[in-house]
Amino acid sequence: MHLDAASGSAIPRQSLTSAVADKLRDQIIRGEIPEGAQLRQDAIATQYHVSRIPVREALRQLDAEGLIAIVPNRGAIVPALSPDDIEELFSIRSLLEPEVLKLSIPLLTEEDLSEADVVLRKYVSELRREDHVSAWGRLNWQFHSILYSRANQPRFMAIIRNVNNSGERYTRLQLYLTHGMKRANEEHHQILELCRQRDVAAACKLLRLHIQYAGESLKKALEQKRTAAQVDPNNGDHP
Amino acid sequence: MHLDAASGSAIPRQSLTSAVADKLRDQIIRGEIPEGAQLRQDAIATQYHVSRIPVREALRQLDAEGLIAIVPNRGAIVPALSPDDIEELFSIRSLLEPEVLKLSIPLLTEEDLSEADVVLRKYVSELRREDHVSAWGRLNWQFHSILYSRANQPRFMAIIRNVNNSGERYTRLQLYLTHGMKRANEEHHQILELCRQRDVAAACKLLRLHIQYAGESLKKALEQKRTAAQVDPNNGDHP
DNA sequence: AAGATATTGTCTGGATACAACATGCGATAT
DNA sequence: ATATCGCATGTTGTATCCAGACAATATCTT
Repeated sequence: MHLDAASGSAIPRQSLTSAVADKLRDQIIRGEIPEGAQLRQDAIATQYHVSRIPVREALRQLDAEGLIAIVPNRGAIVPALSPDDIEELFSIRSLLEPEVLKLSIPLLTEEDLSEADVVLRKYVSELRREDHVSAWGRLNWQFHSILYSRANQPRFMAIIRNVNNSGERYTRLQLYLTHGMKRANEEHHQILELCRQRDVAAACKLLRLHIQYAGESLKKALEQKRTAAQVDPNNGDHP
Repeated sequence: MHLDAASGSAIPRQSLTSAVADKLRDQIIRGEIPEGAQLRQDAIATQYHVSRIPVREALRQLDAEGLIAIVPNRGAIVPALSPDDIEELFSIRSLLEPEVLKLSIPLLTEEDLSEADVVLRKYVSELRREDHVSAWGRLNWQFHSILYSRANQPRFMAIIRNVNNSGERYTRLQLYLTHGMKRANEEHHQILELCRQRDVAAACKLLRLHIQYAGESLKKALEQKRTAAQVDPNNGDHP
């Protein structure tokens, strides 16, 4: 079929369940399936020309990954994340990712560093084009994951990947804060330079600040959007 | 509130998938389903008097939680964890749990603290009885989760719960091969006392050391057992 | 007319039967 | 002995059916 694997598509053909899960995950991350949308088993099944069983299994998997929420007898929805959720996700990232970077830096090769550099260049060129928001998110994850790749910590990486996925559909929102993106880009270059100098402590510290700043700016952007979207139908009482 | 409703049917309507997943998770954690065991859909289905559909969905969910591994076309198995896996799991715990404790301590009530104290007492009495190893694991998790309960960080807790689950079937090993349980118990009392004094920094620091020590001792115990098993392959893991 | 109560339609949850493969093992043949 | 073939077992996927849960609408009562 035309369902191909996202990463490392090797000879072992993956199950339909995994293929459907990958496709849905991708659509949710890109925002093609918007927040609050219901994921109807039958619609997805007919859309991908599979039966409902792989769809149901894929939904269970995405639920366990934290990407969607399954409400008993009412199906699966893409949950709207509160500013507190965003804060929590970035807080988790700021704890886990520097630890992995610490283990990875001493083992990074020159090829890894130049590969990360290439990603950063693409990053800059894509940043101008407004229709490539999802490409930006993908490149952002690529840059980070290259830096972590030598740590050889699969369980860390599985969690980090899931946490990144959960929030990534909001990077579209984050792009509106252009000054924030410029800062993020500068921080990326600085982090890469510190990795090149094998300055583990400084690189990890900057990475933590980088994640924390990104989380704060996204949280603020989300709060702005939410309050703006509410055209004050009721009392204007807020915490 | 802190107890998962696993006994009987406390919650009126739960999906069969969730029920099967809970039951299997429990059996894996307790070691009733041993490491390396294959989880056959048909056997599980007939055992619980359900069809294979909820079983398959439950297996997908447990796979996403990291508890089991699904090998394409060869079904699901309970993976054997390497000493490096153990190290990684406890490393993740030592990063996440102190952060949650930090947020929870200021909000802990006197009832929470006395509840944790009750758990510690049960803990001591169960420690003597060798047939209550799984009860020990359950009480250990109860103690920790009570201390974290006021942080109100659901995503942290979901990850922490999964990571704890993944390694918990080895606590049985830890009980037999190390004398660290006494130390763990003392550390628990000290942590609880520091929480009572609202000494956030000291409590979090001790918690981190507590987790790191538990991880190191378990890793060593596992390495001993593995090398012993190589010399004497027909030596099971029974007391 | 307003509120309470049926009715209906849609979707999820689950069961059953069946087809299609993949894998491992053992028997057979060279 | 080694290689290959064939079969049993188990997973993976499909098709079809039925039972509940909800939501929206329609109907009935007062």
